Amino acid sequence: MPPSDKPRVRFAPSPTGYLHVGGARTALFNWLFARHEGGTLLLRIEDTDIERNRPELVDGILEGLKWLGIEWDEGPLFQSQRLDLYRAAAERLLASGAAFGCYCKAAAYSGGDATPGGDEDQEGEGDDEGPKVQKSVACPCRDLSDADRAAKEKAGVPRAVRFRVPRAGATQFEDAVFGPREVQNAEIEDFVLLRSNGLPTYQLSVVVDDIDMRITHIIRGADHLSNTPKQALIYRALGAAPPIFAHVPLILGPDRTRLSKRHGATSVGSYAEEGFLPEAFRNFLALLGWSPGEDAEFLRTSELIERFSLSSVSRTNAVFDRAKLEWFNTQYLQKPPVEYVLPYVEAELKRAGLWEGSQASRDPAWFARAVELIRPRTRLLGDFTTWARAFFTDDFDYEAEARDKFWKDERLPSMLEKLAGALDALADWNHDACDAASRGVAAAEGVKAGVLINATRVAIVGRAVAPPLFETMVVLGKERVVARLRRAVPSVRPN
RNA sequence: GGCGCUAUGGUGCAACGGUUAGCACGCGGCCCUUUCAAGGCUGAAAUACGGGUUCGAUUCCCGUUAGCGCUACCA
Repeated sequence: MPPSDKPRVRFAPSPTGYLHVGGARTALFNWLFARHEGGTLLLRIEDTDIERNRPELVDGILEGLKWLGIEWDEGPLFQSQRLDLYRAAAERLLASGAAFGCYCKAAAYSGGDATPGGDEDQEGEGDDEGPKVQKSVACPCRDLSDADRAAKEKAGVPRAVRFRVPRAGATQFEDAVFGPREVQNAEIEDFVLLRSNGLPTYQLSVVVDDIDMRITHIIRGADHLSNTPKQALIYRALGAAPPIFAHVPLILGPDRTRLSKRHGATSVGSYAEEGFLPEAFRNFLALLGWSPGEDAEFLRTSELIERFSLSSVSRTNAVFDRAKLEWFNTQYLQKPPVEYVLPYVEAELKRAGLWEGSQASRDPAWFARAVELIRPRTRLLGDFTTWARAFFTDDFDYEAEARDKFWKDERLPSMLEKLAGALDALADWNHDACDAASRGVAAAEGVKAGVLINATRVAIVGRAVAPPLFETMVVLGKERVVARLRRAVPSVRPN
């Protein structure tokens, strides 16, 4: 295979949690871009922070990606197995003078803008915050003499490696979403490349790997935008040209703060469990921060790939709208040919233990008919095993609200009994025959058809909310309908 | 605090100097109807604020405000 000039992109999660919605969207954009361009998607696990890494979470992330239908072409590669590369790069930077050894005490992140400050008396009078300590961007160690360094080394002071950021000038890079960017070097601190424990920081490892893996486009969350100049600096110091960056806007919760556990489910796994279809989730996610132009919304994956482009990625953060996600799910549950949803419903029935030995498993044609009848009012896959349970098993209950609402008339038990007899006597079992028989019984009893129809629905499927009665009867079959009616009679006693 | 990014109905997106500012979700109403959905029709709802530039600004520039991001030996 000849080297190609096709784009190479990567999705690089760190195993500090499950695959969350934001990461999934970033992965999706990378994938759509790669597929659209005929390029390559690489998966890289950024596990250089031994403190908070949970190796066991990697599988969950891979599973999440697979569920979403995002396939990578190379990897997963683990940064923890490439540590020599980063150290070598740090040495090269040290040798060229682009970096320097730092002997400062490591400062742990304290959240916010810190200044430990310490004991604050309660509401001192003219408090006024006091003078904020201006953080210096240049590390004092950058100007240490050789003698000083030797002394520190001799004394065994731990050494980290920092990048020697130019004091003057500006650094620029190209962002496919935000346009050409430029920041003053004076704003950039002498950031750490290699920690005193010998492990690389994100800034170093990400650049070394992206160079080594020949990544052409870095598509990632906009939270990395501010740090990108540092990486551009490293690229050049390493003698490489920075790639094209593409920062995609963040996904926020309903309160417009960054999406987090506080907002409820944020892992893609939880959406899979909740009964969303992967393609619906993909369609929804794709439209968060990207638009195909015009007013198109319902886009099958092939259309997503066909129309995706970085230039139409938005620059504004988007709020995750659960209601719209559900709407997309109903679309995918209801619009495609039944065959499309059958496998998902089958999996759902198995999950609920309703598949083995069921008519659904024995009779594919019947299964398809049943699903076709049920799906117009489903929103999540779970609907097939909750309110539609009675279609797949005789083991179902009568919903309390349904009984209260439709089993009020005291003539019902005898009517249901009569209906069972009338239906049982039917020679042909079809919609119109069931319809005529039912209305006949209601008329003979002097009751409005609706009363009997609604009561019957509860008797045969246990729910007030279900598909049209006579179609339901046809699908369920005469034997079952008659048996269920007779079984229900004793229960249909007001009070 | 510093630096940066962003700003169209409640939400997601259109309109990339000229439209009665469009579509979708959600919400209300009507139709359909055997429950509930779906579907059809329909209603309310937005260019954050203030200055410019221009014959003309949602669109370009500046300021204000707000939100978010970064400012870690986390990624």
